[in-house]
Amino acid sequence: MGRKPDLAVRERILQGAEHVIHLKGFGAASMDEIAQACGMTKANLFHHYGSKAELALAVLDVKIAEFHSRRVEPLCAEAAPEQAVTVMFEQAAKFFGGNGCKAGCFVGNIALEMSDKDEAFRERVGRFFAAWAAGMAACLERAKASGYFRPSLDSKAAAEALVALYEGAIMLSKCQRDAKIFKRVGPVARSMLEQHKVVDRRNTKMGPKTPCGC
Amino acid sequence: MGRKPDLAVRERILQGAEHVIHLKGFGAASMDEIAQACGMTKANLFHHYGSKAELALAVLDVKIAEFHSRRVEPLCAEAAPEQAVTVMFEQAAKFFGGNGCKAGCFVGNIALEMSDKDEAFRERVGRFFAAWAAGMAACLERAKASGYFRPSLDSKAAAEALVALYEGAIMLSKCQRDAKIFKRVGPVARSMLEQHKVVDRRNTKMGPKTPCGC
DNA sequence: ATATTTGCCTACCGACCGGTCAGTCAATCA
DNA sequence: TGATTGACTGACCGGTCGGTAGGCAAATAT
Repeated sequence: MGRKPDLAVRERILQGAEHVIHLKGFGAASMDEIAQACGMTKANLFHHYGSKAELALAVLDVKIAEFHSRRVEPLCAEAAPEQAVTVMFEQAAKFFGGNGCKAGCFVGNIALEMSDKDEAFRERVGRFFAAWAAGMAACLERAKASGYFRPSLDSKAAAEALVALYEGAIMLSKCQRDAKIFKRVGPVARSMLEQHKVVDRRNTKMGPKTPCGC
Repeated sequence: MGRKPDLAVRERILQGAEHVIHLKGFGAASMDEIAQACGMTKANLFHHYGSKAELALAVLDVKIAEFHSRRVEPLCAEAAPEQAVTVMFEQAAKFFGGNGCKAGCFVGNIALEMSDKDEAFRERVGRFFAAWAAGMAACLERAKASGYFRPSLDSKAAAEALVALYEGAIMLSKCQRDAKIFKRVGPVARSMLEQHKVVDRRNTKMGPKTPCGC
């Protein structure tokens, strides 16, 4: 008995909310505006999500999952990390150049805005960054174990630095309206790894491209 | 004739506003709350500053000037840039460790929050980051010219990367509540410069410690 | 057919926001 | 002394905010 829940509507809400919150931030995005972007009324938003924060957290979860599968998981199969880093910054240059360096990183924006106001936001974002850095570190560590990098490379520190460099570069590009920053910073990130690369490749054996636990 | 303007009051307002806006962000900080922090009424705030944005811009100018004299200008007299970078991250570790990694960087926070909403904020923050990177680049370039670094060092790109790395590290430390990030990322930043250091120092002559135009 | 459950709506609420305004008070001049 | 000025205030405004109440329509079960 009763009407079936329509799952597609929640999808539409998440997309509309993501769009508005990404452009204006959590605080400045009103539920009325989100409702308009979703093509429905505000009351219906509250019918599907209990509060504004609950909706934003649902959006955040989606964005984190997207980012995870696009940026973190591919690292598991990467045998040449410095190449992955180069691609990462080149993609950023293309993406942010295409939208005029507006909005920036959804996760990073909401991280700075909400971390001190709502522990639920901070906890999710914090765990995400930790997972991203851990995935990158595992990738570096694997390359190190296979003889691709020298032991001088501190995998964990380098991975954290790459994440910080990436988010910081987004911030600079956003408030300087200059996507070419990625073109300049990318090679710096690359050389940061390459300085630890083993020059004599005769004795190195590449590790298997098996998925790691990241 | 008439009463003299009291400059000390504007100072008090700037301090109170800085405190509240830093903790809560521009949007979430209400003028009532700022007035309470300043020990005066909201109406008096509007007597001294025409609008909330005008007040926040005045605060931003103060913070940028502070940051400039504490972080940018000292670079002009620095002959060992990688040492300055180490100090920079160590100071950050101490500072953010002392306050529980709360609030973060005032300039960076307001940059992400306001860049897309008000061009006046974006323009100021963008110019500041550009000046910071330029000061750092000039420092590196001077060291390069004196034979301290090899020509392989791209001063501008490295300087931009250092700024991005610093701001990104603040973001990570904030939403992971972990100030030790600076201890791990700092050495990475240092080695990023040291890989270009000239090993044979017999032919290098240090440049003069004269102020540059940054 | 009827009961029930869900989707979605209009209308509305109290709280709070940035900002205004009329007016008081004290300092500084002629 | 008296006029002028800036510092400062309490009361208030229109508007917007997140969130709620209640009702109608559609879809499903019995």
